[in-house]
Amino acid sequence: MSPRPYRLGRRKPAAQRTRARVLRAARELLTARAGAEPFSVEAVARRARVARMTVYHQFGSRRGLLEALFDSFAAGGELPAHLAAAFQRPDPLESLADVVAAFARFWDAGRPWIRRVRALGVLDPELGEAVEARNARRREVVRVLVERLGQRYGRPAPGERAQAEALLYTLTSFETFDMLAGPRRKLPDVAGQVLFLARAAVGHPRDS
Amino acid sequence: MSPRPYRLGRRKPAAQRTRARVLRAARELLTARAGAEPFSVEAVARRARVARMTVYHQFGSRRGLLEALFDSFAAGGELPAHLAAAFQRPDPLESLADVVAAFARFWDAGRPWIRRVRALGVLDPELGEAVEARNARRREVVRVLVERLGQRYGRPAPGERAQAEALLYTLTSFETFDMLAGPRRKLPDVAGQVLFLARAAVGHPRDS
DNA sequence: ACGTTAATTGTACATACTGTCTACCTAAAT
DNA sequence: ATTTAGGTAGACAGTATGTACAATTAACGT
Repeated sequence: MSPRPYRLGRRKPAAQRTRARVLRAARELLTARAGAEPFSVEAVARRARVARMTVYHQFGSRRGLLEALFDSFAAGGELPAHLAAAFQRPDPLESLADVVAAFARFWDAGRPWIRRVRALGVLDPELGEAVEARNARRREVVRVLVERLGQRYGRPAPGERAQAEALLYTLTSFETFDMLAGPRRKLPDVAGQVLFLARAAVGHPRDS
Repeated sequence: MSPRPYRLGRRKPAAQRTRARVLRAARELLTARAGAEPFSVEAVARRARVARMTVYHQFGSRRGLLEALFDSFAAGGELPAHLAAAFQRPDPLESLADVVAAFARFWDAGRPWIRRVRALGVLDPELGEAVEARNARRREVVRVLVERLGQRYGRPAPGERAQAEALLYTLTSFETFDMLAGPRRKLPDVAGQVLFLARAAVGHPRDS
Protein backbone atom coordinates (compact mmCIF):
# COMPACT_ATOMS: atom_id res chain seq x y z
CA MET A 1 0.00 0.00 0.00
CA SER A 2 2.79 2.41 0.84
CA PRO A 3 3.98 3.97 -2.41
CA ARG A 4 7.33 2.78 -3.57
CA PRO A 5 10.14 5.42 -3.64
CA TYR A 6 10.38 7.40 -6.85
CA ARG A 7 12.78 10.13 -7.76
CA LEU A 8 12.16 12.28 -10.79
CA GLY A 9 15.64 12.02 -12.21
CA ARG A 10 15.65 12.81 -15.88
CA ARG A 11 12.00 13.85 -15.80
CA LYS A 12 12.65 16.77 -13.50
CA PRO A 13 14.37 19.06 -16.01
CA ALA A 14 11.66 18.35 -18.54
CA ALA A 15 8.98 19.28 -16.04
CA GLN A 16 10.83 22.43 -15.08
CA ARG A 17 11.09 23.37 -18.69
CA THR A 18 7.34 23.29 -19.16
CA ARG A 19 7.01 25.16 -15.89
CA ALA A 20 9.32 27.84 -17.19
CA ARG A 21 7.43 27.97 -20.46
CA VAL A 22 4.18 28.60 -18.63
CA LEU A 23 5.75 31.31 -16.49
CA ARG A 24 7.19 32.92 -19.57
CA ALA A 25 3.81 32.90 -21.27
CA ALA A 26 2.21 34.40 -18.19
CA ARG A 27 4.78 37.18 -18.10
CA GLU A 28 4.33 37.90 -21.77
CA LEU A 29 0.59 37.96 -21.42
CA LEU A 30 0.75 40.42 -18.55
CA THR A 31 3.19 42.56 -20.47
CA ALA A 32 0.89 42.62 -23.48
CA ARG A 33 0.51 46.11 -24.80
CA ALA A 34 -2.58 48.30 -24.75
CA GLY A 35 -4.55 45.60 -26.56
CA ALA A 36 -4.53 43.98 -23.16
CA GLU A 37 -5.93 40.52 -23.48
CA PRO A 38 -7.24 39.82 -20.03
CA PHE A 39 -5.06 37.60 -17.93
CA SER A 40 -6.60 34.17 -17.60
CA VAL A 41 -5.33 30.68 -17.04
CA GLU A 42 -6.82 29.75 -20.37
CA ALA A 43 -4.92 32.44 -22.24
CA VAL A 44 -1.68 31.52 -20.49
CA ALA A 45 -2.11 27.88 -21.39
CA ARG A 46 -2.86 28.72 -24.99
CA ARG A 47 0.19 30.92 -25.28
CA ALA A 48 2.44 28.34 -23.65
CA ARG A 49 1.00 25.63 -25.94
CA VAL A 50 0.08 23.61 -22.96
CA ALA A 51 -3.13 22.12 -21.70
CA ARG A 52 -4.98 24.23 -19.19
CA MET A 53 -4.88 21.28 -16.83
CA THR A 54 -1.10 21.35 -16.89
CA VAL A 55 -1.13 24.83 -15.45
CA TYR A 56 -3.36 23.73 -12.62
CA HIS A 57 -1.21 20.67 -12.16
CA GLN A 58 1.95 22.75 -11.82
CA PHE A 59 0.71 25.78 -9.95
CA GLY A 60 -2.49 24.70 -8.30
CA SER A 61 -4.49 27.75 -9.25
CA ARG A 62 -4.46 31.09 -10.92
CA ARG A 63 -3.17 32.54 -7.68
CA GLY A 64 -0.39 30.00 -7.41
CA LEU A 65 0.71 30.83 -10.93
CA LEU A 66 0.96 34.52 -10.13
CA GLU A 67 2.85 33.92 -6.91
CA ALA A 68 5.27 31.65 -8.71
CA LEU A 69 5.74 34.31 -11.34
CA PHE A 70 6.60 36.89 -8.74
CA ASP A 71 9.04 34.53 -7.06
CA SER A 72 10.77 33.52 -10.25
CA PHE A 73 11.35 37.17 -11.01
CA ALA A 74 12.78 37.97 -7.60
CA ALA A 75 14.98 34.88 -7.59
CA GLY A 76 16.32 35.35 -11.10
CA GLY A 77 17.40 38.97 -10.84
CA GLU A 78 20.46 40.71 -9.54
CA LEU A 79 18.68 42.53 -6.75
CA PRO A 80 20.14 40.50 -3.85
CA ALA A 81 23.67 41.04 -5.14
CA HIS A 82 23.10 44.76 -5.56
CA LEU A 83 21.68 45.06 -2.08
CA ALA A 84 24.56 43.15 -0.59
CA ALA A 85 26.98 45.46 -2.38
CA ALA A 86 25.09 48.48 -1.12
CA PHE A 87 25.55 47.42 2.48
CA GLN A 88 29.27 46.98 1.99
CA ARG A 89 29.64 50.74 1.79
CA PRO A 90 31.11 52.38 4.87
CA ASP A 91 28.90 55.46 4.64
CA PRO A 92 25.19 54.65 5.10
CA LEU A 93 24.31 57.57 2.86
CA GLU A 94 26.13 55.80 0.05
CA SER A 95 24.29 52.63 0.97
CA LEU A 96 21.07 54.55 0.63
CA ALA A 97 22.02 55.71 -2.84
CA ASP A 98 22.86 52.19 -3.89
CA VAL A 99 19.70 50.75 -2.43
CA VAL A 100 17.58 53.25 -4.30
CA ALA A 101 19.45 52.49 -7.50
CA ALA A 102 19.07 48.76 -6.94
CA PHE A 103 15.32 48.96 -6.52
CA ALA A 104 15.01 51.32 -9.44
CA ARG A 105 16.64 48.79 -11.73
CA PHE A 106 14.66 45.98 -10.21
CA TRP A 107 11.28 47.62 -10.69
CA ASP A 108 12.20 48.94 -14.07
CA ALA A 109 13.05 45.49 -15.35
CA GLY A 110 9.56 44.18 -14.72
CA ARG A 111 7.59 47.37 -14.94
CA PRO A 112 4.79 46.50 -17.35
CA TRP A 113 3.71 43.30 -15.70
CA ILE A 114 4.50 44.07 -12.08
CA ARG A 115 1.93 46.82 -12.30
CA ARG A 116 -0.71 44.33 -13.36
CA VAL A 117 0.20 41.72 -10.81
CA ARG A 118 -0.02 44.30 -8.05
CA ALA A 119 -3.41 45.37 -9.31
CA LEU A 120 -4.53 41.76 -9.22
CA GLY A 121 -3.22 41.63 -5.69
CA VAL A 122 -5.42 44.52 -4.67
CA LEU A 123 -8.46 42.79 -6.08
CA ASP A 124 -7.68 39.36 -4.68
CA PRO A 125 -6.85 39.70 -0.97
CA GLU A 126 -5.10 36.37 -0.71
CA LEU A 127 -2.88 37.14 -3.64
CA GLY A 128 -2.38 40.56 -2.12
CA GLU A 129 -1.03 39.04 1.06
CA ALA A 130 1.36 36.92 -0.94
CA VAL A 131 2.58 39.93 -2.88
CA GLU A 132 2.92 41.95 0.28
CA ALA A 133 4.98 39.19 1.85
CA ARG A 134 7.47 39.62 -0.99
CA ASN A 135 8.00 43.16 0.28
CA ALA A 136 9.09 42.00 3.70
CA ARG A 137 12.66 41.98 2.49
CA ARG A 138 12.45 45.59 1.40
CA ARG A 139 10.95 46.50 4.74
CA GLU A 140 13.93 44.95 6.45
CA VAL A 141 16.39 46.68 4.13
CA VAL A 142 14.85 50.01 5.00
CA ARG A 143 14.90 49.27 8.69
CA VAL A 144 18.58 48.39 8.73
CA LEU A 145 19.39 51.41 6.62
CA VAL A 146 17.70 53.79 9.03
CA GLU A 147 19.38 52.08 11.95
CA ARG A 148 22.83 52.49 10.43
CA LEU A 149 22.13 56.11 9.61
CA GLY A 150 21.19 56.67 13.22
CA GLN A 151 24.41 55.08 14.42
CA ARG A 152 26.57 57.07 12.07
CA TYR A 153 24.92 60.47 12.28
CA GLY A 154 23.07 60.22 15.54
CA ARG A 155 19.38 61.02 15.35
CA PRO A 156 18.07 59.11 18.30
CA ALA A 157 14.54 60.56 18.40
CA PRO A 158 12.44 57.39 18.60
CA GLY A 159 9.46 58.70 16.64
CA GLU A 160 11.65 60.02 13.87
CA ARG A 161 13.08 56.62 13.19
CA ALA A 162 9.64 55.16 12.49
CA GLN A 163 8.80 58.12 10.32
CA ALA A 164 11.95 57.76 8.31
CA GLU A 165 11.25 54.08 7.81
CA ALA A 166 7.74 54.75 6.57
CA LEU A 167 8.98 57.39 4.16
CA LEU A 168 11.78 55.29 2.75
CA TYR A 169 9.49 52.30 2.41
CA THR A 170 7.07 54.38 0.38
CA LEU A 171 9.77 56.04 -1.68
CA THR A 172 11.38 52.75 -2.66
CA SER A 173 8.05 51.18 -3.58
CA PHE A 174 7.17 50.10 -7.06
CA GLU A 175 4.32 52.58 -7.17
CA THR A 176 6.60 55.55 -6.57
CA PHE A 177 8.99 54.50 -9.29
CA ASP A 178 6.18 53.69 -11.66
CA MET A 179 4.35 56.98 -11.23
CA LEU A 180 7.51 59.06 -11.31
CA ALA A 181 8.73 57.34 -14.44
CA GLY A 182 5.48 57.88 -16.27
CA PRO A 183 5.35 56.83 -19.88
CA ARG A 184 8.83 57.89 -20.99
CA ARG A 185 11.16 59.17 -18.26
CA LYS A 186 14.60 57.58 -18.19
CA LEU A 187 15.59 55.29 -15.37
CA PRO A 188 18.58 57.33 -14.07
CA ASP A 189 16.46 60.49 -13.87
CA VAL A 190 13.83 58.76 -11.82
CA ALA A 191 16.35 57.10 -9.54
CA GLY A 192 17.97 60.47 -9.00
CA GLN A 193 14.70 62.07 -8.01
CA VAL A 194 13.85 59.28 -5.62
CA LEU A 195 17.25 59.53 -4.04
CA PHE A 196 16.78 63.26 -3.68
CA LEU A 197 13.57 62.71 -1.72
CA ALA A 198 15.04 59.82 0.21
CA ARG A 199 17.92 61.96 1.44
CA ALA A 200 15.49 64.63 2.51
CA ALA A 201 13.44 61.96 4.27
CA VAL A 202 16.38 60.97 6.43
CA GLY A 203 17.43 64.53 7.11
CA HIS A 204 20.34 64.81 4.70
CA PRO A 205 19.16 66.94 1.79
CA ARG A 206 21.39 67.86 -1.15
CA ASP A 207 24.97 66.60 -1.10
CA SER A 208 26.00 66.08 2.49
CA MET B 1 -42.28 59.29 -37.27
CA SER B 2 -40.34 61.93 -35.34
CA PRO B 3 -40.78 61.17 -31.65
CA ARG B 4 -43.00 63.58 -29.83
CA PRO B 5 -41.28 65.75 -27.18
CA TYR B 6 -41.13 64.22 -23.74
CA ARG B 7 -39.65 65.65 -20.56
CA LEU B 8 -39.06 63.46 -17.59
CA GLY B 9 -40.61 65.83 -15.06
CA ARG B 10 -41.62 63.96 -11.95
CA ARG B 11 -39.98 60.78 -13.19
CA LYS B 12 -36.50 62.27 -13.19
CA PRO B 13 -35.97 62.35 -9.42
CA ALA B 14 -37.22 58.80 -9.17
CA ALA B 15 -34.74 57.66 -11.78
CA GLN B 16 -31.93 59.55 -10.12
CA ARG B 17 -32.79 57.92 -6.86
CA THR B 18 -32.33 54.46 -8.28
CA ARG B 19 -29.17 55.69 -9.95
CA ALA B 20 -27.90 56.87 -6.60
CA ARG B 21 -28.93 53.61 -4.98
CA VAL B 22 -26.91 51.64 -7.50
CA LEU B 23 -23.88 53.88 -7.03
CA ARG B 24 -24.16 53.50 -3.29
CA ALA B 25 -24.33 49.74 -3.60
CA ALA B 26 -21.30 49.76 -5.86
CA ARG B 27 -19.35 51.84 -3.39
CA GLU B 28 -20.31 49.59 -0.52
CA LEU B 29 -19.39 46.51 -2.46
CA LEU B 30 -15.97 47.89 -3.30
CA THR B 31 -15.46 48.90 0.30
CA ALA B 32 -16.31 45.43 1.50
CA ARG B 33 -13.81 44.21 4.02
CA ALA B 34 -11.34 41.36 3.65
CA GLY B 35 -14.14 38.97 2.77
CA ALA B 36 -14.02 40.77 -0.52
CA GLU B 37 -16.87 39.63 -2.64
CA PRO B 38 -15.64 40.27 -6.15
CA PHE B 39 -17.00 43.37 -7.79
CA SER B 40 -19.53 42.40 -10.44
CA VAL B 41 -22.55 44.02 -12.00
CA GLU B 42 -24.61 41.13 -10.67
CA ALA B 43 -23.50 41.69 -7.11
CA VAL B 44 -24.12 45.43 -7.34
CA ALA B 45 -27.60 44.87 -8.69
CA ARG B 46 -28.39 42.37 -5.93
CA ARG B 47 -27.19 44.75 -3.25
CA ALA B 48 -29.12 47.68 -4.71
CA ARG B 49 -32.22 45.45 -5.00
CA VAL B 50 -32.44 46.29 -8.63
CA ALA B 51 -32.52 44.21 -11.77
CA ARG B 52 -29.20 43.70 -13.43
CA MET B 53 -30.73 45.13 -16.57
CA THR B 54 -31.37 48.39 -14.78
CA VAL B 55 -27.69 48.83 -14.15
CA TYR B 56 -26.92 48.36 -17.81
CA HIS B 57 -29.74 50.68 -18.68
CA GLN B 58 -28.42 53.42 -16.44
CA PHE B 59 -24.69 53.08 -16.88
CA GLY B 60 -24.25 51.21 -20.12
CA SER B 61 -21.66 48.79 -18.83
CA ARG B 62 -19.52 47.78 -15.93
CA ARG B 63 -17.03 50.37 -17.03
CA GLY B 64 -19.63 53.10 -17.22
CA LEU B 65 -20.75 52.27 -13.71
CA LEU B 66 -17.24 52.63 -12.35
CA GLU B 67 -16.65 55.89 -14.16
CA ALA B 68 -19.91 57.26 -12.85
CA LEU B 69 -18.91 56.19 -9.37
CA PHE B 70 -15.64 58.06 -9.61
CA ASP B 71 -17.38 61.15 -10.91
CA SER B 72 -20.07 61.16 -8.26
CA PHE B 73 -17.38 61.03 -5.62
CA ALA B 74 -15.38 63.88 -7.08
CA ALA B 75 -18.46 66.01 -7.58
CA GLY B 76 -19.93 65.40 -4.17
CA GLY B 77 -16.90 66.23 -2.03
CA GLU B 78 -15.38 69.39 -0.72
CA LEU B 79 -12.18 69.12 -2.70
CA PRO B 80 -12.87 71.95 -5.16
CA ALA B 81 -13.70 74.33 -2.32
CA HIS B 82 -10.56 73.37 -0.42
CA LEU B 83 -8.42 73.84 -3.49
CA ALA B 84 -9.94 77.22 -4.19
CA ALA B 85 -9.23 78.26 -0.62
CA ALA B 86 -5.68 77.02 -0.92
CA PHE B 87 -5.02 79.27 -3.86
CA GLN B 88 -6.33 82.31 -2.01
CA ARG B 89 -3.25 82.25 0.15
CA PRO B 90 -0.68 84.91 -0.65
CA ASP B 91 2.30 82.70 0.05
CA PRO B 92 2.52 79.78 -2.39
CA LEU B 93 4.19 77.68 0.30
CA GLU B 94 1.02 78.00 2.32
CA SER B 95 -0.95 77.08 -0.76
CA LEU B 96 1.18 73.99 -1.06
CA ALA B 97 0.41 73.01 2.51
CA ASP B 98 -3.30 73.48 1.92
CA VAL B 99 -3.27 71.55 -1.32
CA VAL B 100 -1.54 68.62 0.31
CA ALA B 101 -4.05 68.71 3.16
CA ALA B 102 -6.95 68.91 0.72
CA PHE B 103 -5.86 65.86 -1.23
CA ALA B 104 -5.08 63.99 1.95
CA ARG B 105 -8.66 64.44 3.13
CA PHE B 106 -10.01 63.67 -0.30
CA TRP B 107 -8.14 60.39 -0.69
CA ASP B 108 -8.75 59.43 2.88
CA ALA B 109 -12.50 59.75 2.49
CA GLY B 110 -12.68 57.12 -0.21
CA ARG B 111 -9.62 55.11 0.60
CA PRO B 112 -10.93 51.55 0.65
CA TRP B 113 -12.73 51.65 -2.65
CA ILE B 114 -10.54 54.08 -4.56
CA ARG B 115 -7.78 51.56 -4.22
CA ARG B 116 -9.90 48.91 -5.88
CA VAL B 117 -11.16 51.16 -8.64
CA ARG B 118 -7.64 52.15 -9.50
CA ALA B 119 -6.63 48.52 -9.59
CA LEU B 120 -9.50 47.83 -11.96
CA GLY B 121 -8.24 50.73 -14.02
CA VAL B 122 -4.84 49.12 -14.36
CA LEU B 123 -6.40 45.91 -15.58
CA ASP B 124 -8.89 47.52 -17.95
CA PRO B 125 -7.04 50.03 -20.14
CA GLU B 126 -10.15 51.92 -21.17
CA LEU B 127 -11.24 52.37 -17.61
CA GLY B 128 -7.68 53.29 -16.80
CA GLU B 129 -7.80 56.14 -19.27
CA ALA B 130 -11.02 57.38 -17.75
CA VAL B 131 -9.53 57.28 -14.26
CA GLU B 132 -6.38 58.99 -15.44
CA ALA B 133 -8.44 61.75 -17.02
CA ARG B 134 -9.84 62.48 -13.57
CA ASN B 135 -6.31 63.31 -12.50
CA ALA B 136 -5.94 66.05 -15.09
CA ARG B 137 -7.22 68.55 -12.54
CA ARG B 138 -4.54 67.57 -10.06
CA ARG B 139 -1.93 67.83 -12.74
CA GLU B 140 -3.07 71.39 -13.39
CA VAL B 141 -3.11 72.23 -9.71
CA VAL B 142 0.48 71.10 -9.39
CA ARG B 143 1.53 73.02 -12.47
CA VAL B 144 0.07 76.30 -11.23
CA LEU B 145 1.55 75.73 -7.80
CA VAL B 146 5.05 75.28 -9.17
CA GLU B 147 4.61 78.30 -11.38
CA ARG B 148 3.61 80.50 -8.49
CA LEU B 149 6.49 79.24 -6.41
CA GLY B 150 8.82 80.19 -9.23
CA GLN B 151 7.37 83.69 -9.40
CA ARG B 152 7.58 84.23 -5.68
CA TYR B 153 10.95 82.68 -4.91
CA GLY B 154 12.59 82.71 -8.31
CA ARG B 155 13.92 79.39 -9.49
CA PRO B 156 13.91 79.85 -13.20
CA ALA B 157 15.90 76.75 -14.19
CA PRO B 158 13.63 75.24 -16.83
CA GLY B 159 14.42 71.60 -16.13
CA GLU B 160 13.89 72.03 -12.44
CA ARG B 161 10.33 73.16 -12.97
CA ALA B 162 9.39 69.95 -14.77
CA GLN B 163 11.13 67.93 -12.07
CA ALA B 164 9.26 69.67 -9.32
CA GLU B 165 5.98 69.08 -11.10
CA ALA B 166 6.67 65.38 -11.48
CA LEU B 167 7.61 65.08 -7.83
CA LEU B 168 4.59 66.95 -6.55
CA TYR B 169 2.30 65.01 -8.83
CA THR B 170 3.62 61.77 -7.43
CA LEU B 171 3.59 62.96 -3.83
CA THR B 172 -0.03 64.10 -4.00
CA SER B 173 -1.17 60.87 -5.65
CA PHE B 174 -3.53 58.45 -4.02
CA GLU B 175 -0.90 55.77 -4.05
CA THR B 176 1.51 57.81 -1.96
CA PHE B 177 -1.11 58.60 0.63
CA ASP B 178 -2.35 55.07 0.68
CA MET B 179 1.04 53.47 1.14
CA LEU B 180 2.18 56.00 3.69
CA ALA B 181 -0.99 55.63 5.70
CA GLY B 182 -0.71 51.86 5.84
CA PRO B 183 -3.29 50.04 7.90
CA ARG B 184 -3.57 52.44 10.80
CA ARG B 185 -1.65 55.69 10.51
CA LYS B 186 -3.62 58.83 11.28
CA LEU B 187 -4.52 61.26 8.54
CA PRO B 188 -2.73 64.33 9.97
CA ASP B 189 0.51 62.39 10.41
CA VAL B 190 0.47 61.24 6.83
CA ALA B 191 -0.41 64.66 5.49
CA GLY B 192 2.45 66.10 7.53
CA GLN B 193 4.92 63.65 6.07
CA VAL B 194 3.77 64.29 2.55
CA LEU B 195 4.08 68.01 3.09
CA PHE B 196 7.55 67.50 4.45
CA LEU B 197 8.60 65.75 1.26
CA ALA B 198 6.71 68.19 -0.91
CA ARG B 199 8.57 71.14 0.57
CA ALA B 200 11.83 69.36 -0.01
CA ALA B 201 10.74 68.65 -3.58
CA VAL B 202 10.32 72.35 -4.31
CA GLY B 203 13.51 73.34 -2.55
CA HIS B 204 12.09 74.64 0.73
CA PRO B 205 12.80 72.02 3.36
CA ARG B 206 11.81 72.45 6.98
CA ASP B 207 10.04 75.65 7.99
CA SER B 208 10.99 78.40 5.58
C1' DA C 1 -59.17 60.15 -22.12
C1' DC C 2 -55.90 58.06 -24.90
C1' DG C 3 -51.89 57.10 -27.19
C1' DT C 4 -46.78 57.71 -26.30
C1' DT C 5 -42.52 57.56 -23.95
C1' DA C 6 -39.06 55.93 -20.94
C1' DA C 7 -37.67 53.60 -16.55
C1' DT C 8 -37.60 49.17 -14.88
C1' DT C 9 -38.00 44.35 -15.08
C1' DG C 10 -37.95 39.19 -16.64
C1' DT C 11 -36.22 35.73 -19.51
C1' DA C 12 -33.14 33.89 -22.59
C1' DC C 13 -28.90 33.59 -25.09
C1' DA C 14 -23.91 33.32 -26.65
C1' DT C 15 -19.54 33.62 -24.80
C1' DA C 16 -15.84 33.07 -21.54
C1' DC C 17 -13.38 31.87 -17.27
C1' DT C 18 -12.57 29.11 -12.86
C1' DG C 19 -11.90 24.94 -10.47
C1' DT C 20 -12.63 20.20 -10.08
C1' DC C 21 -13.07 15.49 -11.63
C1' DT C 22 -12.30 11.33 -14.30
C1' DA C 23 -9.93 8.92 -17.57
C1' DC C 24 -6.16 8.27 -20.45
C1' DC C 25 -1.44 8.17 -22.62
C1' DT C 26 3.40 7.98 -22.12
C1' DA C 27 8.18 8.30 -20.62
C1' DA C 28 10.86 7.39 -17.02
C1' DA C 29 11.90 5.10 -12.50
C1' DT C 30 12.05 0.84 -9.77
C1' DA D 1 7.24 -5.77 -15.82
C1' DT D 2 5.15 -2.78 -12.90
C1' DT D 3 4.61 1.61 -10.81
C1' DT D 4 4.85 6.54 -10.66
C1' DA D 5 4.08 11.05 -12.19
C1' DG D 6 3.86 14.65 -15.94
C1' DG D 7 0.93 16.03 -19.40
C1' DT D 8 -3.50 15.70 -21.95
C1' DA D 9 -8.56 15.58 -23.16
C1' DG D 10 -13.30 16.20 -22.15
C1' DA D 11 -17.02 17.18 -19.25
C1' DC D 12 -19.14 19.57 -15.48
C1' DA D 13 -21.26 23.27 -12.31
C1' DG D 14 -20.96 27.84 -11.13
C1' DT D 15 -20.46 32.58 -12.25
C1' DA D 16 -19.63 36.59 -15.05
C1' DT D 17 -20.49 39.88 -19.21
C1' DG D 18 -23.12 41.98 -22.71
C1' DT D 19 -26.99 41.79 -25.81
C1' DA D 20 -31.68 41.06 -27.41
C1' DC D 21 -36.62 41.06 -26.99
C1' DA D 22 -40.87 41.40 -24.71
C1' DA D 23 -43.62 43.00 -20.81
C1' DT D 24 -45.06 46.15 -17.16
C1' DT D 25 -45.88 50.57 -15.23
C1' DA D 26 -46.31 55.34 -14.40
C1' DA D 27 -45.78 59.72 -16.00
C1' DC D 28 -46.10 62.61 -20.10
C1' DG D 29 -48.29 65.26 -24.37
C1' DT D 30 -52.19 66.36 -26.70
